[in-house]
Amino acid sequence: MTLLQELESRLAAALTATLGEPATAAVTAAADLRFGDYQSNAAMVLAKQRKTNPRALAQEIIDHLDLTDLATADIAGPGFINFRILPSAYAARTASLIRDERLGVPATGAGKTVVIDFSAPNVAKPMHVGHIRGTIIGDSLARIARFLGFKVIADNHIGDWGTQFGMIIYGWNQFLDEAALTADPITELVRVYRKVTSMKEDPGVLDACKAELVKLQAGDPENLAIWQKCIDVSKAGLQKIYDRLDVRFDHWHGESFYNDRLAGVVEEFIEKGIARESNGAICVFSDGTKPKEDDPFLVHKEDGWTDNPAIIRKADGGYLYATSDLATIQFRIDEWKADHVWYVVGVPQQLHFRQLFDAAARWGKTGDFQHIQFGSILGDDRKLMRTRSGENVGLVEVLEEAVERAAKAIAEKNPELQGEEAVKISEIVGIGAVKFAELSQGRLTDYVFSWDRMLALQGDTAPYLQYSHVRIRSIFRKLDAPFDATTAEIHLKEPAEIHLARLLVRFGEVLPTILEDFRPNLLANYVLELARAFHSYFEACPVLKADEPIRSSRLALCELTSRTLKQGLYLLGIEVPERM
RNA sequence: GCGCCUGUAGCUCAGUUGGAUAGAGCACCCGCCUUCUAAGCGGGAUGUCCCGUGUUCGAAUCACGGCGGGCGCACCA
Repeated sequence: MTLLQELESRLAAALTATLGEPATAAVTAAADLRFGDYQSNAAMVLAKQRKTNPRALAQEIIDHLDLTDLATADIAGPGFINFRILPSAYAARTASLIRDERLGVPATGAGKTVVIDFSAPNVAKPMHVGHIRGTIIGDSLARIARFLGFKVIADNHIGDWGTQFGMIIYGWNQFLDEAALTADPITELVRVYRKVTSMKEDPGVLDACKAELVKLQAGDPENLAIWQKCIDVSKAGLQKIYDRLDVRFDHWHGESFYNDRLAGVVEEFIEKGIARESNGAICVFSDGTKPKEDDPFLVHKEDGWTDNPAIIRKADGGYLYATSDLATIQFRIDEWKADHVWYVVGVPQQLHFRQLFDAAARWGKTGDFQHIQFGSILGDDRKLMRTRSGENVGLVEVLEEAVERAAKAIAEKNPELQGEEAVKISEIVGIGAVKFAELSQGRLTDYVFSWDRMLALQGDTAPYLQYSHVRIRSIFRKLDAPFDATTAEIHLKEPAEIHLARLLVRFGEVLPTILEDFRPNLLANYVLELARAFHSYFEACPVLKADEPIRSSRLALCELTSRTLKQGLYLLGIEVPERM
């Protein structure tokens, strides 16, 4: 049980005693340390309902409150109940955390399976900075869910099928430079693809592309072979980026994986009356579903008739995005037995997902489907970055620059680090900076891409966090004898060490809340606070020079901080170096 | 036209879901390295929370109406 839960449980007992009937109320971390460690507005809420004086009610609650060995409570302001945790209680808590592999984090996801669909780039198109967001947020959510006990299936639903292959195959046949393909397959594929897109105006070219696509979809062996080759080199290129980002997938079930299921899905939709023909296309309208009537996404206000159908088969018989996504849902629910399916995909696709989830529900595929949307990365013109416009900053380019800047900083700040070690640390620091810049931000806000913003190494950044870990490791390197933190007694006296303990204890409270709204930035905020607390502690409380038993106590706190920080950063996908 | 997201310090952003005197970082000023790594610590200045009305003990947060920015609305993904 976390400290917060412990307080809630004791408060519930007091409320029940006060009111003479079962009652519970929320406790939250105090907004300001002046008010204590935790607070509850239970008295104010209840007094409102009962039309009594909130402060008087708060006093009554406190009279019934048993906080033995845990905290003190007092009334403040309009009727807040403020809790101050006893240092001895913090000491007991931290001591037990040191012996806890899970660092106090409850397994809230145990027994549940979640499929997380993220990154999902199109093959044969370069990944630009716009792709980084979904990839990093998705990976972080996967790590967090896994640590919370979920069975996580990370699935990279790559765009490996569809109209763009007409152009790619046409380009492959017309313009491919075999030597260039061997040397740098991705670059060559991208060059070919861009060349063809630039020629789209030419109706002859367009028709030729369509013809290639039709041949591919009909199973033409030659085109299939080209397609397969494209997929292979693209995957290899993507894998390199993922390796560098330390992003892992359990599966790469791209769109092509579902090809042979699409016809069946459409048939079933028609048969069950969920989809019907309109202007030659097969569409899923949301008419006939009463509960959806006031859903602005799906229903036309004036006549109750939907004007935003999801098209699952084109008039020419071709299948679309929505079709393969439905087949994907079927697979994830039926084969993978998913309880939750989370789509980490940008805001612009929200209508698609509303339609998709609506269609899936009527199809009888039940589960918790979430479109975890994120804001857009804008160009200097404040417009959305597009894959098409080509001049966007490439993802690899950003990583290169980040690592280069980190290397420069290392050369300047710690010239002792040389050779391979310096290279390795530059990588960890540079990549970490990029990831943290993304994760520390609210998921929904749009922002204009800026090198300095994404690659900053000062202030609230990954290097600041990594540096706190480095300082801890430095203490342990200076230790003369092995230290066993699990048997150490914790003594808390200095404000800086109490504050550090306060935050360490909160790790298990913060983590589960992240998945309530899918906000990794809450974890980013937490680790920043923790690192800040550690830096202050480091300055204020000498460790190695302290006398026993304080020395052991402080060492143990360092050990726990190190582990919590490392775990927190791991969940954000950020590595920590031993020195920097 | 309909809908979604968004607007907070000079800049970039948080704000624990309705709580107390709205917080960080950058930039700026002052102080701290013969003591565990100064990528650090301590201190200082900075606000029409876009505007208006409403809901109530209490609003940056909720509702309604405006304004600005981004995006989506039938055979692309």
